[in-house]
Amino acid sequence: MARKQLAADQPLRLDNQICFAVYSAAHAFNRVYKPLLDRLGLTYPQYLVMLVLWERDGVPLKDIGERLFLDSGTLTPLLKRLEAAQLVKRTRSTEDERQVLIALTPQGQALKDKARSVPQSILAASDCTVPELVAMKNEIVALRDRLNAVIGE
Amino acid sequence: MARKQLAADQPLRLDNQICFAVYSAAHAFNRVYKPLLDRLGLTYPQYLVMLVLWERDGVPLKDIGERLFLDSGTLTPLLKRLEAAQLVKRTRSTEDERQVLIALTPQGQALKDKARSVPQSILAASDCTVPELVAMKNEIVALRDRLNAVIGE
DNA sequence: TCACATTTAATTGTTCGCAATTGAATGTGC
DNA sequence: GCACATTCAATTGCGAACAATTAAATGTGA
Repeated sequence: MARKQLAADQPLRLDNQICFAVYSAAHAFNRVYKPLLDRLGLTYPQYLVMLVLWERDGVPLKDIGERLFLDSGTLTPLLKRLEAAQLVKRTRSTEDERQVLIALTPQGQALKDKARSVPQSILAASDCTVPELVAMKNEIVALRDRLNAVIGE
Repeated sequence: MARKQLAADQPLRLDNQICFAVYSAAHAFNRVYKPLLDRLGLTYPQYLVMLVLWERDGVPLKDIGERLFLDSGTLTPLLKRLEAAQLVKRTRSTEDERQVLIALTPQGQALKDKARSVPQSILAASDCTVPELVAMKNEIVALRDRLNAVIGE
């Protein structure tokens, strides 16, 4: 009886939840990044936006949102803070006045050099080999994409 | 030259970041949980607290924080909202007046039954076998624990 | 052309998440 | 027993994250 009760509870045990593993790992990453990003004057979500812009500059807010799975409610104030920090410039597109184009300032471009040491520090903190991390990353991305597919239906 | 530049940029590419995989997977989980937890009147972090309490009742706030890696700045207002929703009761410990003990109300206990269908729905959404999920969960937890170990040093 | 739908950002309000500080209770070393 | 440090929760302030709404620009069909 007691065993049956326990068995029935297994799916509700915290330690059995992959979602909590992911949730708590995300927070752990955030805490490791914090001191590294403090030196760049960035928060972690701001760092993600800068990664997108360092790959391609002058993109619409919407494209950044699709890349990072974030909406304008999150990005508009975040980008205003990056603009206040002189890292980006926000301008309305002339072809389509609905779009806001995000461009790096020279300071925003220059920050990329200071950011190059960050991934190495994270790799060291993870205490993993690169192939291990790549394999894990691919599994997690595949899971994320399956979850996102369910949401869209 | 161009190839060398590209190679140097690889560590900064968004799609190569395991942290972004974890970050975006956590948000994807949150979005899948949202409609399920709405029916229980819980947010995802509140659901995590309830999972802890359904395992063991009457625990100090601090213990919940250690379990979930959250501090009083997050938990105090969250628990006040759960108390306002009549799911928990907060009482100062008589042995140690610094501690606040969190106990389930009858409604809080009863909610466990309504929550039993949640893990099944998540499993379906993840479109994975249980052994696959368990393996992934263990890898992610191991990574999280290594990251947390670095923070504590 | 004109009514209507769609797209895009911005805004508002609520809830996390955390750093930093405060204040009360408890533990300690002399 | 008393000064001192430690522990614990609460508070404040800021930056996400997202739902819901608004408003402006653009696209579409009759």
